[in-house]
Amino acid sequence: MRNRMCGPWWENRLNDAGFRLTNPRELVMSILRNTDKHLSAEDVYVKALAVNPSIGLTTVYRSLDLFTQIGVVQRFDFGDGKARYELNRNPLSKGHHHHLVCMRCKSIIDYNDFMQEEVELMKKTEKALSKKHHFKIMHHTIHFYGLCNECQHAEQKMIDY
Amino acid sequence: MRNRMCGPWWENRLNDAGFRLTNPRELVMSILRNTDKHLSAEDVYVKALAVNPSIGLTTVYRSLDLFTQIGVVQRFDFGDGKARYELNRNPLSKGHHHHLVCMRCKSIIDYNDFMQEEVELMKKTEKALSKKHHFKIMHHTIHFYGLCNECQHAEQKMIDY
DNA sequence: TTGATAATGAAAATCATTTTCAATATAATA
DNA sequence: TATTATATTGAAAATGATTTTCATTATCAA
Ligand SMILES: [Mn+2]
Ligand SMILES: [Mn+2]
Ligand SMILES: [Zn+2]
Ligand SMILES: [Zn+2]
Repeated sequence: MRNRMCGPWWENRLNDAGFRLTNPRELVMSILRNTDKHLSAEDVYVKALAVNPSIGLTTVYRSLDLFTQIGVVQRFDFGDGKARYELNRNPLSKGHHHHLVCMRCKSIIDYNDFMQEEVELMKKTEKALSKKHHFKIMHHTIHFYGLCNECQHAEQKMIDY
Repeated sequence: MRNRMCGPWWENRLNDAGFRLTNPRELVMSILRNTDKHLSAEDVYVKALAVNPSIGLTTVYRSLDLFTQIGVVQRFDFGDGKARYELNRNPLSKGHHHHLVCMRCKSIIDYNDFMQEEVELMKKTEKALSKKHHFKIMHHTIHFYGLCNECQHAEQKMIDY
């Protein structure tokens, strides 16, 4: 009775990759689906505890890694020492967006301007790169790095070495 | 006699940000300039030792961080547990490129196809985003994630949990 | 059911990166 | 140039996010 080809796409992805749909995994995924933040493993763990007080941090880590490996979740390093995770949305979907990253305070801004043109270029690039490098592309990221409004006007010297 | 406004751009960047040009920093930079790999701090350290046997790993970390902060170096997290660094080249320059990242074996491919069109879109996007979010953009990254040639044909189940 | 395998959670271990701190180098200026 | 203030360095110790181990539990196939 497995592989009924129903449920959300990430469940199918799990099945196809040969993994089971478990309570902890479902919980972790639901947390990612219900936020627009960029959560760390610890962040997810804290939220998970509220629903399932017996879940382990280890399992959260494992779930996030697994989701990242099968491509349903994106893992980011914004430079603040801990990985952050975000649901990976289809480039054609509403939720797809890119990032502005402040090099100083590490704050993140999601944006989705020019998505139409961006998707055009990406599709084209994807197609060419897939062929040229025999690479099966699953998703992409675009990050702009710079200084946020506050940090532009903050003290010049930002670091002590 | 400072700020003679000569030397490579990253030296000026250092000065402008209020930092000194030191031997260790010069060495770290020269290592980054003379490779096309994506080196970890440890990688840089090993190469640096060959030139200056008294340099410390700590200093390498500090130099890489500093360069990253002032925008002359890019720091990446390709998912293999250690940060990797690469010289940050001007989008209009020859060396500017983007990345294909294998989600399974973490191998990286640099590519620079469609750079013309890409740069067009980026400039346009940059301009709009700068205004809209009062963000001073210094550089950007584009990453495509997927499976490299080998990994597409490798075993299905890639992880044990 | 039963047996085989996958997934979980607690505790311990790892290890890349950061912090501390005393020593050294550099720049400003008297 | 000599003096003083400040920036940078390297070794050692600490940190802390992530991973590993391992015994237990849940789930699947037959
Ligand atoms: Mn986002
Ligand atoms: Mn590269
Ligand atoms: Zn900022
Ligand atoms: Zn691969």
